[in-house]
Amino acid sequence: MEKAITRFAPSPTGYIHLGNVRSAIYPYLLAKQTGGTFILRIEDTDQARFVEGATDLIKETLLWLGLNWDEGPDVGGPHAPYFQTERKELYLSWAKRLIAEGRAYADPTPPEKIDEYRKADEAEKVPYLYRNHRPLDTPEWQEGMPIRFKTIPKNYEWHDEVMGDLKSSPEVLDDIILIKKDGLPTYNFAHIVDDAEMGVTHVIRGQEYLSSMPNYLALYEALNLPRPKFVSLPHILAPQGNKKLSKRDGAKSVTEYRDDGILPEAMLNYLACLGWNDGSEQEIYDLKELLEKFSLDRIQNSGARFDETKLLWMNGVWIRKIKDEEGIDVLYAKISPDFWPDSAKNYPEEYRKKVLNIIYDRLKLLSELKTFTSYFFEEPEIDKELILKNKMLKKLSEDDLQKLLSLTSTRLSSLENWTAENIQAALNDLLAETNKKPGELFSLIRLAVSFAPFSPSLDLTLEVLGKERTLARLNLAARSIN
RNA sequence: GGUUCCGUCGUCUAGUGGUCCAGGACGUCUGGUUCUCAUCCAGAAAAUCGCGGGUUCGACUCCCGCCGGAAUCACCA
Repeated sequence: MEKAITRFAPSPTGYIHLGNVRSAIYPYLLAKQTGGTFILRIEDTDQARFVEGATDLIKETLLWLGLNWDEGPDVGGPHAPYFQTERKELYLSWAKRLIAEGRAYADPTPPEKIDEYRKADEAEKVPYLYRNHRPLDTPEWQEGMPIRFKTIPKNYEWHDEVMGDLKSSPEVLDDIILIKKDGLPTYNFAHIVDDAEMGVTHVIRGQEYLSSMPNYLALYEALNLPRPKFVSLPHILAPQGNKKLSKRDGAKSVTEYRDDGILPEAMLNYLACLGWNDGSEQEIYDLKELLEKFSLDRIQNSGARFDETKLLWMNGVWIRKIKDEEGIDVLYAKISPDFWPDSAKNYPEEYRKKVLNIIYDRLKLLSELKTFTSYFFEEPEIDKELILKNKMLKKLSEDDLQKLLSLTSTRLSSLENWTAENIQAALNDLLAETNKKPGELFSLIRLAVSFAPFSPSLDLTLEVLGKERTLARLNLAARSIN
């Protein structure tokens, strides 16, 4: 396959939300699977919307997902710099060339005049097109003056790798601004120059640029540049309604999901498969498989709704997959200390791993670790109502409950080897001795040692908790009942 | 309003003229696994393939019209 040179070109105006990252994932996959280059370019030409620190956030997000760029900030590359503000002169020289060739002009029209044109057109219900108001005399360009493209209205046809063959009519072509009054280029102009300079082969971006395509096509023509391949990605839709997912609708940043305990593997998997599939029934892909199987022509051409429930499911699958395939140490290493209960820091790593080992298969979110494991690290608050009101235990008298707990404590205390296997055997003996149902005895013990709504199976829970602690809690619970 | 794109279970999707009275996954519901929660397993409900016309022996698949939805129309990207 031909080497693809792709780019992710965000503007540093805030965090990256879910709707945006996919247009980083697909270019990355395409570049990497063809042995090509993935470029990160920062489109910071809008000074007004620039947000301090946004570039770092963008880099952080990509790195978290494992989408390392081959060229761009920090790593450099043959086409540096990768911030558009630092490439200002380049755009200007291309624009000047266009002026020299009669395909662009310096526009002296004051903004108020432009407003008048627009309002007049609106009043007459004709489409507002600046080319209908193109100034007859255009001055020599000087700083502080915008440069406009001098368009030639006509039909365009082009191919989009996702949308297929597309065409447009002349009404969409206009004298778009190339260089703004502040001397910086517009996106419309800058991305074309940069993509050409950087040798980008595939322009992968959101569908919202589709309607500007004819203007870009006109620019490629005027600049005498070859067209790259175009890949328009359908929108990711908000969970409710039919709108594209945006910050205004509360779209969370990617890093927020990380902080909630979504694994990057799950996020990547979910997003890659939202609007793409390889035709098989596979749901779970790691990066390596994605690289093998991804192809542009299987990207969906209609919008896909973001479904957090499925993301959560997938995260659970990934948590289990990592543990089962790579072991508990690998999973443990992926979990930031912040996800553990505060009290966990007083315990050795080995103990936390043991806890994780018996609880991991219940996690959907790493942040659930805090509530799911607290009783392994601190003494649970005794709540005898939890025992008395339990539906399995309701019919037992307080006296019975207390005796059962005491007996359990006694029997377990004589256990030599505190292993899950031995504990289970002792528990089974106890079942026979007391003639109770597992539902009764086990529920009681579980509650007495954890006071939690649920826990891993009893033998494992007690094993990890340790003999001393188990007995202490059993005795304490027994005393508290009367 | 102009322009452009899109339209299969609630959601993500398979499906490129017969093998589809439409398959998988999430979610939901039911049952099973010595106790809870989860996992896992088995099963169920869930799509008149947006609507109406064609073409064809035969259409979810091709064509036309309509309807619905979305995007975009900035010296923002």
